[in-house]
Amino acid sequence: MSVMELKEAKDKFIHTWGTLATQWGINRTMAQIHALLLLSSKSMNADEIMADLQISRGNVNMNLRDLMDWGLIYKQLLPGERKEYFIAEKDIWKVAKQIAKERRRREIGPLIEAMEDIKEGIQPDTAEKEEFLKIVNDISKVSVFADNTMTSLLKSDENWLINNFIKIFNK
Amino acid sequence: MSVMELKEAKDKFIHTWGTLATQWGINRTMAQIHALLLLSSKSMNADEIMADLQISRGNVNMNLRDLMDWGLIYKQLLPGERKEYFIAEKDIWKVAKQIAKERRRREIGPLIEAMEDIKEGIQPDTAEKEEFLKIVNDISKVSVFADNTMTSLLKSDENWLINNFIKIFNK
DNA sequence: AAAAACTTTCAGAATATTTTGAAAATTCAA
DNA sequence: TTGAATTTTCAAAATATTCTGAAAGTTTTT
Repeated sequence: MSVMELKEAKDKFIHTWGTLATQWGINRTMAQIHALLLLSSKSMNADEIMADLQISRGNVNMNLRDLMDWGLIYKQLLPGERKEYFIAEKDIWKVAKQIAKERRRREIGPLIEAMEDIKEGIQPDTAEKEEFLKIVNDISKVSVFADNTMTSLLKSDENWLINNFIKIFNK
Repeated sequence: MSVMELKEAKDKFIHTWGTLATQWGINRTMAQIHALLLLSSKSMNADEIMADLQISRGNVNMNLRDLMDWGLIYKQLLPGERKEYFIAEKDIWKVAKQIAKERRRREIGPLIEAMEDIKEGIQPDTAEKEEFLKIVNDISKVSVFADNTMTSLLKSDENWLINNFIKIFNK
């Protein structure tokens, strides 16, 4: 029953990963494909993923492309094979960095732009306008700060936070 | 046309806030109510919010409760008034901290729990199982690290990162 | 150049989430 | 108490998102 036990655990992992992902704005199937590839020592092609997760070809194709956009999986061309194979980044620290990087780009970037856009053309010539501009400016500042913090956390492995992490991670 | 200009900018702010929020897992109406209250110097009651955003009573009620759960707005009981009034936290730094705190709780917590749960009862007695456990353990470690990092960032205003931020924010 | 192998697209179907609004529950004043 | 004012709930409707699968597009082999 040992093999079955592992299979069950893997299924549970894939299912859980899919469920959790929806909590943080990623769709279930994309997360499940990611989980499947994370657990697979070999790279897989679209047909294998379709069969494994019981989902359509279109769905697999679209989510594989999204996962590549996120930088979480790579395309692998096997010699003598026409089909495209996919393999997940297995270094979890790289995976986490990549997710953080993408979320920064997708969540913080647009916020900064939007605030700049809203400020445009408004003069602080009344108390009401001044109050409004204060809020917009404060949001700008917090966003830029969050963006910079993320960037510096991600950029340098010399950073004390990262070092602190590596200590924990390697033990 | 100065008053109109401000009204337009506020509407744009509310609309934009709502659109961006959906990108990061918060529903549009909740974000719009939050934006409306952020921009309002007075506290507002459910009827006023309904009229302003043209949404139903049930929707307003549900999202006000969610916003209170997130710690982004407060209930205010005005003397001589039966209706409940709501006011948003205006200190954007506190708002950002609160959002980060909630997201940590909602996104990282369940991940840590899930990984612990999956590990349960699996012995590393084959290479395959060992491989599987390595991934699960690595995700655990990254999650715990992210959780701790967030916590320490949020907990102490003595933290260098926060100080660094305050310098930027106050200038 | 044709055909086979494979990938991508996209309109409609299925599913999931959000919203409505009226009924039920609660609170408060008289 | 009673009943008017207000808030909460929740089933059904509206809306938004995701998924399917067949058709169109692309690449490679023969």
